[in-house]
Amino acid sequence: MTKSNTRFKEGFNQCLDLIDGQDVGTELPGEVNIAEMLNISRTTVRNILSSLNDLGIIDWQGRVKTILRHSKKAERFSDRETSPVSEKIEGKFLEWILQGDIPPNTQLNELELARQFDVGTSTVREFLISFSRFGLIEKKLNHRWVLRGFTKEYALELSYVREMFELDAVRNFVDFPDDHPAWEKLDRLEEEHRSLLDHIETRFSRFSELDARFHATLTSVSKNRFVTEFQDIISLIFHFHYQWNKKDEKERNEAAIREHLTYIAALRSRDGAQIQTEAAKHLSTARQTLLRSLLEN
Amino acid sequence: MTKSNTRFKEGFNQCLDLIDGQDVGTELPGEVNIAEMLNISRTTVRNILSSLNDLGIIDWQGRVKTILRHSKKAERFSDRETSPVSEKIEGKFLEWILQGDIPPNTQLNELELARQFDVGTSTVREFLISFSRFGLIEKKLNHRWVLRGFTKEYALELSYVREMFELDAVRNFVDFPDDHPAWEKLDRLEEEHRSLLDHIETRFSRFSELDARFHATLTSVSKNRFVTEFQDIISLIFHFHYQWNKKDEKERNEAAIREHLTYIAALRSRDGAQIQTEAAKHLSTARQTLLRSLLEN
DNA sequence: CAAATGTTTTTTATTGATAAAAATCATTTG
DNA sequence: CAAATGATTTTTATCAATAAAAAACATTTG
Repeated sequence: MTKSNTRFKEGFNQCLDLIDGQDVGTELPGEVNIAEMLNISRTTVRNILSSLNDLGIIDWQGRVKTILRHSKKAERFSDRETSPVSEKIEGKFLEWILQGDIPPNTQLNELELARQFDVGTSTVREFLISFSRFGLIEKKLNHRWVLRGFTKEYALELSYVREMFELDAVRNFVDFPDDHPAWEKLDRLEEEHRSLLDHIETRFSRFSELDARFHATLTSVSKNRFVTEFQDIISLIFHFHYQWNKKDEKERNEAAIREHLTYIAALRSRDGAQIQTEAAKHLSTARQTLLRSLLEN
Repeated sequence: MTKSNTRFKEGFNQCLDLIDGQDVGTELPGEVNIAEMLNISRTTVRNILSSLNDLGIIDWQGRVKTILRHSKKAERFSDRETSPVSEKIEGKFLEWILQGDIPPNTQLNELELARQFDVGTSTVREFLISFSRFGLIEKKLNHRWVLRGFTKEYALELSYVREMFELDAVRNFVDFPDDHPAWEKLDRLEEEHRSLLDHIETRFSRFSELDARFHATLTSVSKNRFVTEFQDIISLIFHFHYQWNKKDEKERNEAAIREHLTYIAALRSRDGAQIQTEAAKHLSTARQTLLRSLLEN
């Protein structure tokens, strides 16, 4: 195998959505248009159209693409097929080290991981290199990769930098004028928080994603690439942490939402001291939640 | 070609040093011993010994390795040959983007870089991935790498985080007891600074390396892997910056040494406020030097 | 029998090949 | 002739092969 055609498959599915949402006989938009909609190249769009044509779902003649019929369930590609190898391995690897009980200082071996995740060794290699920025694995030249492990130390070191960055970033809010775009973003975030709180019984698990966006919004005002990149690490770690630690999830999330709301109010107050207090309070809760889940596991 | 034998070559040269430092007729130590000295595996040591034997430099029979003669200059491998491909490419790439006038947002292409640096595409790929943590390049899936460039913004963002980390780290010194190992390290560093100052006329260019060690020592007390890793980025950037910006080098370095000495004195005083003042002063100088070199170039 | 050497196995570093996807250039058409 | 399509070129994602280096195992020797 070489480069996997996950973009094609994902785009194909999205095209089916597009087609099924319209009546038979309707015409599809131009290639450039579709490419922009799906955020892929025209080359791939044309491959998809060609495939749809072969399947008899559309009739494609030059610039006229007529919908002949809607799709059948079996014609779609499964979710598993639509994400690139490099993305898949990330999920599998994180699951492996966060869920499995792999002890710290375990040595990793590229070939074995390649077999385990069913990908080539170079892919594993590239993944490990890019993943090393998370601080969970480490290697020296001509030596093996070593899993440092998702330990208490890790959680503390991660939280420490997180708090430093975020406490610093929110200092900016004191001086933001009323028309600063950050306020508008905050308005929308607050709304989403309130709406989630109203439906907390059923939708509590959606908090994970909102949490990531909330903190990313706060630190993004730093306009510092190192801060932003670090926030990505935070997001991924917390994302997996949420997936994994289901105990008291609803209660924890509800409490966190309330803390976010107080935090937002503090930011709006433009009172530096109050902002720091609320920020520190919430970040401390987050740190403790992360730590507790480690000890329980 | 496959894996390059730079470890062998470097080890070979080091063995020649060892041999030339002793009289003909002397015996070399055991394989394990040599391996530990050179920090390579015994396998490689044996290959080196075998090669030395073939060249008639030693006589190797079982555990007896007798020095037959000293080495000739031509028998050594050149410096160029003794660093692994992955290291070489880093230097070449940094030189290329820091020295050359590559404008920001230039698109990089793996194949072209591979040709330019005379390595395989996968090596380039792996390098770019690992290098991306420096924040100088960026890429999106299925798209090209983009050089963000060594710009004023870069220098400012880098300095900002650096200052945050170091100002935070040195806060620890206030509470360190007299027998904390950090003081001893500081003693030795101070000595090196004074010695360098005494020979500033001729040795001023050695400051670069000392500077890196000084700041690494300070931030290392944070015992935080993210801080440590960031310090590596700082070191490399400053290393190249020093190599490149030769204007007023002696004066700049002398001034920096004096600032370091004041900084060290402040740390010893255990006076939190004074430490922050001196740290901020020196870090600000460093930031400005970095910025100025950018504008001049 | 512990420490050194000898031998074999495992693992990494590096390369080049190839299909997918993007980007570019050329042609058509309203 | 601008916008769309058609055709071609460039570039990336992924894999598998191989020599160097490390690690593990086996044997010798003082």
